[in-house]
Amino acid sequence: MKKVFALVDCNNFYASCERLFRPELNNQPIVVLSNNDGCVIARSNEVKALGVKMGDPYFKLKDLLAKHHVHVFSSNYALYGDLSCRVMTILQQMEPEVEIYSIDEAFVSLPYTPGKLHTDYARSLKEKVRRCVGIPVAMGIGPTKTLAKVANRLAKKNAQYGGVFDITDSNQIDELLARCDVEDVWGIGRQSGRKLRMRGILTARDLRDADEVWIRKNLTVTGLRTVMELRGVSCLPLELAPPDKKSIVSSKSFGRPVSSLADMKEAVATYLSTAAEKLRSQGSAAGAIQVFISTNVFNVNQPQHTQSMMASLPQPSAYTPHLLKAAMHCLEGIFRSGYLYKKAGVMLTEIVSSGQQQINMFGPVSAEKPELMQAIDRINRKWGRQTVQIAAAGLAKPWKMVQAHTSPAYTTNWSELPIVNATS
DNA sequence: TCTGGGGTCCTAGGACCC
DNA sequence: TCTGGGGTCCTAGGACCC
Repeated sequence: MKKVFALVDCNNFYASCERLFRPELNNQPIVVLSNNDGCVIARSNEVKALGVKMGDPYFKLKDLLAKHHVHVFSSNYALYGDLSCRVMTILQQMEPEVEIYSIDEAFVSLPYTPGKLHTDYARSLKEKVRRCVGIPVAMGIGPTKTLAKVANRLAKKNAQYGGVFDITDSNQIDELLARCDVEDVWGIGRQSGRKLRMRGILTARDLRDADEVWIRKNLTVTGLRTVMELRGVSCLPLELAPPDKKSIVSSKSFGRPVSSLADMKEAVATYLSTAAEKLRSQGSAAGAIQVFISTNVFNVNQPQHTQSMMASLPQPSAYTPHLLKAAMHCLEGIFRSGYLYKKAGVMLTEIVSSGQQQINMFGPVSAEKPELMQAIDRINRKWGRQTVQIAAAGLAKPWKMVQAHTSPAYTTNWSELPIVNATS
């Protein structure tokens, strides 16, 4: 049976999450900041109208935001993750084929009905999410994922569509694509956009009609796939089960610069624990680990040092103490005193499924206690992250990130539940 | 003072093999 | 004097996404 793709995308997701338990903020301007309150990562429509861009540094905007009485939030991933999960669950209850594409987007496969718009059904889905979770979504429908993305943009940008647009059998498709800038096509970023513009390819329509050979040569097969998708040839199938991660990263900027090896060791140990927990949660083990550190790249007047080092493990492991030993070895190899480090991170690679680890013929047989890791992971899942942690990760964590405007974890922490007052 | 974090895919080029 | 051709694997880096 022929299918169409529907892209369900939560509107201004993080901002909408913050509003959910603060209804007085509806129609009020809101921004959500990245870790360390560094830059803007979500804006309500009112803030978009002020010209604030995604990724703008907060410190440059402070005055503007204050002047317009913008409500500022630090990111609260416990809240966003939980609400995302609720939205996705509704979609999965309604439809069998759902690909969770990101925290705020999902592709849903719908049966194709020729000559008839799929908008009525899409509207009912949208309404159901609003009623059950309270998050507004927009839906774009098309014969390929890329066209569904285009349709989603149209649904959001044109109020008259009521948040749903179906481009599948549109007889105005040329006109619609001609109104879409080429950089706004999914998969075309700044660099490719520049190349295309130099070639006179300015819109989604130009791209659809572009020369395949030139595209293949200049934008590689990924670019060619985008062109085919714009022509209605589906090249990107729905991925129902998320594949295991091939690499797992945990990295963060520091709340204040780190200059001592002792502090840096604590930070790296903390990030390592996070990465190792993710590794175990997908039932994998890592064959190699990479540690990287860097000073503040924006501060050009300060001595810079950026370095990374990789180490192979004697055999793939998901056992935190063994991973930690390798991580510390790397860190000691690259750390230089006399620098103000701003960021560090850990990457686990060469990931294999725990069941199929190669045993090292020559190395020492290592004593791992998987039961200990399981117990720690269970406790931390139940009682919150870092309830139990390795001692190397430290307690005071003077370098930890700054979050000055965090809302409560309304839905995931008993002590932060919203309180409703009834009046007679 | 103050600029996020976590991923994937693709290609070019070097090393190495027969 | 004359120095092939084809293949694989690995890595670093670029580009893109949200």
